[in-house]
Amino acid sequence: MRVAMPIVTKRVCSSSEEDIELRRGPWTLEEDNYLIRYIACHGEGRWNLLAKCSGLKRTGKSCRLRWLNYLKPDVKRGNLTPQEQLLILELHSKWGNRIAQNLPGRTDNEIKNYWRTRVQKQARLLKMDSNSTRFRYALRRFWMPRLLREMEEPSPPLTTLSQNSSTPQLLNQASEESPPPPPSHGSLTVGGPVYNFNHYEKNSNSENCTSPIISSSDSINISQLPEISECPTSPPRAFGNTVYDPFLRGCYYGDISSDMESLNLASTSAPGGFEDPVYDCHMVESNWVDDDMADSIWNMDELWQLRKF
DNA sequence: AACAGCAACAACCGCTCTCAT
DNA sequence: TATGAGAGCGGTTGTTGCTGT
Repeated sequence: MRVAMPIVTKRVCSSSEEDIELRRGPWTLEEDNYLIRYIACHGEGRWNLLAKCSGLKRTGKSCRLRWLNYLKPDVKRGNLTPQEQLLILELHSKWGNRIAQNLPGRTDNEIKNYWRTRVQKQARLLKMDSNSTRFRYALRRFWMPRLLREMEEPSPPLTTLSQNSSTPQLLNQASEESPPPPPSHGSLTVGGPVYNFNHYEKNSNSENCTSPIISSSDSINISQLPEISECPTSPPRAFGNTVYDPFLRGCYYGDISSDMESLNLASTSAPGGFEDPVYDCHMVESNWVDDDMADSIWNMDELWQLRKF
């Protein structure tokens, strides 16, 4: 935690007609302890009342945020594990930042920051909209397999990724911090949701071909992720010795499929309107290699493979 | 060693929604 | 039904540490 003197910037007139100088900025250890003790005695909630009664010169809102995002006992500190990142990547498109409930110990604010600083950064580097099908395809094609590999092999550092990028550093740190149980042949459980990775491999040709589906129940099965029975344009690709996860290939077909179905007419006209991730790869090809892409999560091998589409 | 630029994250702000009165 | 307080969310800002020059 960063320690700094709080800045007093606001004076408000309370109902009791006395001016209260509100403290802003970073919380001090004393304030933290004070808030923790107060909540231990009186419980949380009624934040404005709490702020008033506790003697903390903070707004109720500030007290609430500090408690929920930092001080609450079950708040997990430290970097997000690969499992958590995987969950965020998968669930964010569906539920936005409100997926903290599926990541015990993680807060909405943390997820929001993660999404904005890491994921959206990658989207910018790829010149994609982070909500676009194209970017989701890229996530599934490259980022998620990496996370899956990390989950299976928690220790070895990723050479290409770990050089300059902050995100890969995070990934590696996360792996070291709390090695996850190996999910390679079983389910990954993070809180409520259960991710069944066996399903990816075994059922990659399932007939489930709709858009990404995450069950609204507590059990989330990745086998429900998009797949189609027919390949729209091309067979599964393998690059050199690299064969990508069937699960991701399934997702790839699903995305391509839905895109093709809805946008194949658009593909003949304005390039910018075409939602095909493959097309998008060409869109960014001009500065594909020599810009700061090399500093992103996508390593050069993967970029080259993507480029060959 | 000093500085600048950047990334990450904590915290704040404005707004909306919900619920009790 | 109207209203106000509480709660929560998305966007933004500020601070700090790291890295490159």
